Amino acid sequence: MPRTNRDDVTLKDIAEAVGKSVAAVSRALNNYEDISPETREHIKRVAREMGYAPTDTLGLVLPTPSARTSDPYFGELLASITSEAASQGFDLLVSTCPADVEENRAYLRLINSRKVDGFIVIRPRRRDARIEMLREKQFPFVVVGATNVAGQVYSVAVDEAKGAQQVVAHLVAQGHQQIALINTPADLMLSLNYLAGFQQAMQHAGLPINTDYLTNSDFSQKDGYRIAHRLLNLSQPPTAIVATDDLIALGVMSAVQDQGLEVGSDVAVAGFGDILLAEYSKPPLTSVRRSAGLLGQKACQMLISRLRNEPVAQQNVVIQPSLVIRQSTDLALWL
Amino acid sequence: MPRTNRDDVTLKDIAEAVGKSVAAVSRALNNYEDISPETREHIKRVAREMGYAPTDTLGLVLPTPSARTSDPYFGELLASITSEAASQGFDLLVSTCPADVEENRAYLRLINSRKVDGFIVIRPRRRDARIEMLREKQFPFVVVGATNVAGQVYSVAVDEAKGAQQVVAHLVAQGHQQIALINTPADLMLSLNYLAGFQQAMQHAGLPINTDYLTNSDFSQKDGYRIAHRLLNLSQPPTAIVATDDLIALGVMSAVQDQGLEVGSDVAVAGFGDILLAEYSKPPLTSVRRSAGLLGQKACQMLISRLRNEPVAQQNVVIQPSLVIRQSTDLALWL
DNA sequence: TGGCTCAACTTAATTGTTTTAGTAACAACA
DNA sequence: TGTTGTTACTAAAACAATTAAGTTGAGCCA
Repeated sequence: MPRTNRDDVTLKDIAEAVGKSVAAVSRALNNYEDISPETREHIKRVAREMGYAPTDTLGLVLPTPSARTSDPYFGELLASITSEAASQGFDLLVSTCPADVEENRAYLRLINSRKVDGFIVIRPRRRDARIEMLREKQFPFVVVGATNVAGQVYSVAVDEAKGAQQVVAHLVAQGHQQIALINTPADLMLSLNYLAGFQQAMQHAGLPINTDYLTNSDFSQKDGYRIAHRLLNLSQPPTAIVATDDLIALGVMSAVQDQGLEVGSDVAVAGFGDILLAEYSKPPLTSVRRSAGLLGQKACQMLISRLRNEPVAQQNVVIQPSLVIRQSTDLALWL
Repeated sequence: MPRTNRDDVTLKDIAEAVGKSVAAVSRALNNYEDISPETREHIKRVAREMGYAPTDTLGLVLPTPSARTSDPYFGELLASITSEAASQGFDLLVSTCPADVEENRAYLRLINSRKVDGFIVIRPRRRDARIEMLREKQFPFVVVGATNVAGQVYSVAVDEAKGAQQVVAHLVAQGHQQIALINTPADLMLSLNYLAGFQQAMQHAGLPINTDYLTNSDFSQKDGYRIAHRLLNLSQPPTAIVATDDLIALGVMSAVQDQGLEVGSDVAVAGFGDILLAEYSKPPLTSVRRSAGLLGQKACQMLISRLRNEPVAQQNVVIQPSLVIRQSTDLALWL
C-alpha cells in the first residue's frame, strides 16, 4: 500500500461512487481547470464523506524571534486555534522560522510535502513576502492582523489604530501632553497602524509630536526597559509612555520604578494586548484588550470554511478593541 | 508522481545506492523482520542521508481541559519544543483531545495517517492508556513528567516530590504547622508525586496531616479560589496553603485577600511552576521553578535522537527543581 | 451542412510503493 | 547423503496516484 492516508478509500472507490473515471477524481481533487466546477465540488464532497485524504491540517509558522509562544499573545492564539481546529477535525502544524529569506522556503516545504492544507499567517508585515507568495500560488491562507492588501486576502484583525486612539485620548483626558510611543518593529503592519492611530489622536488633541518620543522596540521587557531609560533621561522626559505591546510596557514600568519614579503619578504607562499579567502587575497596567482568543478562533473558522469551499461571509473581519483602564495611567483608581 | 514527500529520492535510488533490491529497501524501511538488522540499519542510514521521506514531524496531543496552551506552562513547553524541533529540521503537530476513551483514537489517527513520527506525551497519569498503547505499538515517544513505569519508557521530568519537600520545609522553617495542600487532579502522576513529597516532608517535620487539609483542584484560578474559601472557613483554618500549580495559587491568594486576610502574614501561599506571573503577582508568589523550557527542549532532543536511532545517554532524565521564595510566604522580604 | 473550437471528460502510460511468491545459501538432522 | 527448515533476500505482480494524450458532444459560424 502506498502512503494512502487512511482506511483504504482510494480514488477508484470515489470514482465508482460518483460514476466518473479515476483520473477525473484525481484532477478534481487537485483543482485542475478542466473539471467542471459542479463536478469538482461534487467529487470533493463525496471524497470528504468517504473519508478520503481529508484536507485536515492547518499550518502556522512562527516568525522568530518576534513571535514566541512564550509570549502570552501567541500562547493564547495557539490555544484558540488548536482547540477550534480540533473541534472541527483539523490538526495544527506549528513550525518556527526567522523572518528572512529562508521564510518562504519554510512555507513552500510544508506546501510541497503536503503536510499542510492551509496557513494562518500571523504578524503581517509591510511588504509581506509570505502573503505575496501564497497569493501567487493561490494557496489558502488567512491573516491574523490588519494588512495593507485587504480585499485581496482574508484576514481577521483587531483595529490597532483605534486602540492607539483610545489610549492617547485617555491619556490626554488625564492631562498628559508629553506622550512618548515605544512602538514595535517598524516593518510590522501592527506598528504602522498603531503609529497612524497615535498620530491621528495626537493631532486631534492639538498636541505636537516630538520625534524624540517616537521609538521602536522588540517584543520584550528587556528592550522596553532599555528604551524607557533613554526616554526618561531626555532633557524633557515624557509624562506618559505608550507601548505597542504589554511585555514592552512591563519593561517600561520597571525602568520608571528603577529611576525612583512612580508609575501612574510621575509617569503614566500603557500597553497593548491586555495579557493576564497586565492585571497582576504592580501597578496594574492599562492596556488595549485585543482578545487573541477570539482572533485565533475566527481566523481558524475562516480558513476552514475556505478549505471546505464554503462561502465566507466577510473577507476582512475587524474586531473592535477596548481600552482597559488600570492604575498605571489612572491614579483615581487607587482607593 | 504519487505523493512522494520530497525532491524525488525514490526507493529505487536507495536500492541502487546500497546494492539491494527495491523490495528490500521497502521492507527495511517498514521494519519487516526478514531483513537482517545490519542491512536494515544501513538502509535506513543511507535513506536518511539521501533525504528520503524524512521522519520529521513530532506530535503533541494536549489533554483538555487539564492542559491548555493558555496555561503558561504549556505555552512555554510548546515554545521550547517547537523551536528545538525546528532547529533540527522537525515540525510539530499539535492537536487537542479530552482525556477520555477517545484519546487513544486521536493518537492512532495520527499514527495511521503517518502525519506523525513520534509523540511527546505530557502530563502522565496513573494508569496511562496513551503510554500503554504506544508501548504496545512500539511507536516512539517521550514523556514529559515522571511516570510510574520508568525504565520502560523514555522521560524527562522535574522531581516533583522534591519540590513539594522544599516548599514544606520552607514553610515549617517559617513556623507553620497547619499546612493545607490543594493538589491537582488525583489521577495525575504529578499529583501523586507531589502528595508523596508533601507527606514525607510533613512526617519528617513531625507534623500530623489533617485530612481536611488535603484537597484537589483543577488547573485554574477559579477552582483554587473556590477551594481556598472552603479551607479558610474550616473551624481550624490552615496558616499555609500549598498548591500544586501557580494558577491555583493565584486563585488562593485572591480568596485569602477577599476574606480580609493578608497573604504572607495571615496565610502563607505557595505554588508550583514559577510562571512569569508568580513574580508579578500581589504579593509575589513563592513557587517551585520547574523550567518548562528545559523540560521541553530535553524531551524534544531525546525523541529526535530516538527517531534517528542514535543512542540515548539516559532513559529517564530528572531535573532538580528549585524553590523561589517570595513575599507570599516570607514577610522578611518586605523591606 | 461541414468544419472548427472548447469544455469536460476518458483511456492509457508512467511512476513510486507494497506485497506475494518465490529462491539461494547455509545449517541441522536423520 | 538427502531432507527439511530458516534466514535474507529478489523478481515480479499488484496497486495507488499522476499525467499525457486522446475522445466526445455541444455550440457556433460561414
